[in-house]
Amino acid sequence: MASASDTGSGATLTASARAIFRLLALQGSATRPQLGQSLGLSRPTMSAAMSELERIGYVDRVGEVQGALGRKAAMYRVGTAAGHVIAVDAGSTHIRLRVSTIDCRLLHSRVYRLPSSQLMLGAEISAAVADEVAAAMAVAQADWGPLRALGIALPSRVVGPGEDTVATRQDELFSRFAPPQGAPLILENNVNCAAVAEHVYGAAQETATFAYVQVGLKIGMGLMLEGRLLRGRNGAAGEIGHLAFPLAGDARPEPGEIERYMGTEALMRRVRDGWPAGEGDAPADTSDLLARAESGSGAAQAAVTRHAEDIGAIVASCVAVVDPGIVVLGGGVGGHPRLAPRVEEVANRLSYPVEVRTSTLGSDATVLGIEKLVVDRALEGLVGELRA
Amino acid sequence: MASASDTGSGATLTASARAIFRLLALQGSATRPQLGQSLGLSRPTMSAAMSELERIGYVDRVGEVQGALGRKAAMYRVGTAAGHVIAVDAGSTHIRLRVSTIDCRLLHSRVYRLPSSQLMLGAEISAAVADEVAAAMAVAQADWGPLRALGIALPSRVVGPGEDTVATRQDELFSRFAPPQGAPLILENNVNCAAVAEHVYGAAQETATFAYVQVGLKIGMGLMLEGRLLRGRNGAAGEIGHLAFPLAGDARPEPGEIERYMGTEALMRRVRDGWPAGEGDAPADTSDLLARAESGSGAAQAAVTRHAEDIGAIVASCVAVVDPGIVVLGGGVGGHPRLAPRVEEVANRLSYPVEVRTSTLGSDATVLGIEKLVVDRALEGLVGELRA
DNA sequence: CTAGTTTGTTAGTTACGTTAACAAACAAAA
DNA sequence: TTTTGTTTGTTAACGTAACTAACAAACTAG
Repeated sequence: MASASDTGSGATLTASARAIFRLLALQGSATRPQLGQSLGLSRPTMSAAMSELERIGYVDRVGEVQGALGRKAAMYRVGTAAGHVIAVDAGSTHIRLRVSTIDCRLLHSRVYRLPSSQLMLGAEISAAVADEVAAAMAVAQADWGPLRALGIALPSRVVGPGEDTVATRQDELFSRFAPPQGAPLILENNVNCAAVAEHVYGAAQETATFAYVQVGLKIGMGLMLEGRLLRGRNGAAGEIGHLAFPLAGDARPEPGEIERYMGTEALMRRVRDGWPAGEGDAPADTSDLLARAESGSGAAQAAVTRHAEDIGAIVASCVAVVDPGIVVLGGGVGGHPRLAPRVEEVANRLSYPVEVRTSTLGSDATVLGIEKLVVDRALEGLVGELRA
Repeated sequence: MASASDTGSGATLTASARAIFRLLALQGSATRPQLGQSLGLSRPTMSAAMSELERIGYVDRVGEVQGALGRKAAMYRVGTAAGHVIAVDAGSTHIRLRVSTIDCRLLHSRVYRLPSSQLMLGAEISAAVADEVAAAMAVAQADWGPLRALGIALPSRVVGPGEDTVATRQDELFSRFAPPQGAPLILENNVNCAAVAEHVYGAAQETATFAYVQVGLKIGMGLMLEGRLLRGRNGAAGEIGHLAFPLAGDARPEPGEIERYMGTEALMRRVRDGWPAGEGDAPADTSDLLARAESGSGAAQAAVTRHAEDIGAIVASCVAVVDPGIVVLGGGVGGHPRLAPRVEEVANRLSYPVEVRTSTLGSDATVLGIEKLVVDRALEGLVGELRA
């Protein structure tokens, strides 16, 4: 056989054992016949592979299942030696942390509210991440096994180590925080993470290709194309705050103008400026605006509809570029179910068929997304996958 | 070993033989030691695999190469039994056809000028394609081997068989043309094909991710992301003629308005309308405009620069969505080298770092691209690749 | 208690690689 | 011209990881 060229972490396993372990980690738990049938492996092969995996502690036998007839089938799940991962959402108001096994069983979780809202990644967030990660590693139990990977979702562009990390400000994370040695560190943009979560747990479970558009304080997009996250050459894929705007025969576009125009601040300014005298005080913030639209205020409804049309135009541009077929709307403003229909209408009028859905996940979306990414990475390390 | 589950066409070959054949098809020709070293296979394995491939005619020994020292090495290339493919560019003014081996050796080629320029895919083009393909199949030589695949580049969106082929008008191709039985048929958008050609032979050879933007009569884009062409849910990825436009706080966008605004017709109308009295007659067409800009006309230069700025804004929007890092400019207008610098300047000012290059390929780009795609497909059929 | 079913193990086989050893074909040095 | 060392290709023996066949174990249903 061709030399297996182990990548350090994973012990020497046969290809079938690796496939079994990977499937088990993705499925959570399964019986031996189930695994064998899914992978098309014979019972002798299963026998050898499972005893090997069990011997090194990568899988545990956790019970038996009785079918309609015949002997009981052994039930397995991922074992202690497979270890655990840490996923952190380093948000602007909260740090969310999850410690999980490779098969996404939650071992520990924590939410820490930052003393003050941070507009940009900086020392404040860095220090909080350092504290939370240290605390999580301190409470680690023996049966968590080794730490296999650490992932952090950041509210900034993220590029690989060889690239221009100064422009992205991602290095600010390390001003107070030193990542633990021995486990790979994964950084990912928080909107991308939320897109992953929508794919795994949320509104886009069945489709390998879709776009997640977040509209709130700022605007951003995560692109899942054929099951893979698109990051781009500068980690800027989905940075739709930089779409050319204004774009017209006479106007000259300005950089980042869309972000300012679509953000909550400018939105509320437009709402206040156009608020009719007869409808009382203008709404105080976006949730007030949305609530008043819900409860029947004509002016609020008009403002929300107008914002939906603006979002629709932006979505149309995204559709014209990548044609995702499905767009999931999220974020403080975009996640409101009132918006989706009008966004869909406008986007379809302007470009190509898209289904616009509203996000089904709450504020945990980003941690769940980075958790999934870090688990995937840990799994790749364990089974030593050398992809093409 | 796991059952190989042959996909009909490819005979039963070992994995190593398949890998050797694939490498040889991609490289064109190579010596046995070269192939063995590239794939990390031992000499006995090479011996067995090559004799097997030679026996079924998939490879031919075409000579020997003497190294600095030692025995001569045998030189191989793809054999007759591997067959050939037909690639057709069904353009609006010309039908271009190439018959090639799996390793892209040209066997036959032809260019047919349509009696009248066709704005849309229709019976005229369909009939011409039927004629040209029939003629090519009639002159087939015995040593071309079997036809493995047929590919046609179309000036329309293309979607898979299960999708809405009415909206794309792609079925117009079959109004007068019946594809030959027994070989898979591949349809692809012509701009996507040109992008593939830029990747394989042109200005984007070293990068797996880039965008090809074609500006001429119309405007379109082909996206190569991590080595794969992005088609989108409706075959509309890259249809940037449908970017939202005009896009501004007060304006309401109209569908397809960018296509009209950026197309040569509207461009020349703007040039004529703004042409200063002192500079003589306004340019007759875009090549006249570009020539006059080259030869120093201030008004022509201003018009070209203005157009480059418009293209730059559109490129900026594309960069904000997919961040390709490199954009290749092509097409009747976009392919002029005078445009790229200003496009790059504007795009970089508005969004994220992009390098803008000018296409290096001529009018053969589209055929060469579809040839590459059809050869790849044929190869997959032969080696029976079941990708994940 | 027996018959039929499902699970898991043992034994033997097959496919496809490997290394080791050798023969053939060549350039350069003696 | 012969010798020496190098590279190529083949043959023989071997190893790994899958497979099938056969059997033992554990269970339900009649």
